[in-house]
Amino acid sequence: MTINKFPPLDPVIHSQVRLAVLSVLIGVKEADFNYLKKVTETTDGNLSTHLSKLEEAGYMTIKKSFKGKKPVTTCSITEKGKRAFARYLEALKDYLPPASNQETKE
Amino acid sequence: MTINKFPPLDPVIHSQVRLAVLSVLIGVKEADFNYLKKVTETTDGNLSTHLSKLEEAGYMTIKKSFKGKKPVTTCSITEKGKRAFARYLEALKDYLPPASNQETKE
DNA sequence: GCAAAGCACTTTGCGTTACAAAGTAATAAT
DNA sequence: ATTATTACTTTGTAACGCAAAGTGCTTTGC
Repeated sequence: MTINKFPPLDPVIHSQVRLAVLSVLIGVKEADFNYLKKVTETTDGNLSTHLSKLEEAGYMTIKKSFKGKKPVTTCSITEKGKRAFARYLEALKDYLPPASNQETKE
Repeated sequence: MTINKFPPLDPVIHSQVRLAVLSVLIGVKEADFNYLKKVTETTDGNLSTHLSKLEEAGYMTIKKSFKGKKPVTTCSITEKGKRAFARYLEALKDYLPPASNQETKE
């Protein structure tokens, strides 16, 4: 019988906040800091560090600009980020419940 | 348009090793330490602490017995663990864009 | 028969991470 | 002019993940 293999889950993605951020960014062209803060329901500080981590990994770009006179931080996922996210989803599938199997493993 | 909501992901489950362990235990009546070590590809010490954490959360029971003269640690998921895992999977769905699920490969 | 090696784990130590409180710098309001 | 608000970043710390080291028993070798 086949033994379940559990491929590694990219640690940069396997975090609740960063997973949520990428999940948003996958579906839109870009999203700003405050929008991401709202949907992830996290604090400024926490989000800031998570975004930096995603940027450092090359999964996301952070663009700083001004909306009127207020600074705006805009994020978009990169191609590398899209590929990493897709790979993460593929790997994650192997962690979802297997077909029913009642035998004892030893 | 509806804004994606990201429900909390049970932190006891949202860890690569513990997710793998529960994924195994969901499908079998019980599994012993060495089997879990093999499939999760982790070290003894690491697995030991993760199993304790799952036990403390009441998601799993750890039974100690002897096979001949060697100690065996046998794990099984509890009803509470099954419910928590099901809830985790439900929550996780909101993080996975449906588009990427339906993607046809190649 | 007694040290050495192996097995089955647990405990310890420590670098990394996640989080929010505090800090910074600007504009806006009173 | 002072205080508040916006938009973040930096810092401090508690919790976490990981593997090296430790524990206790068994088996093997000489």
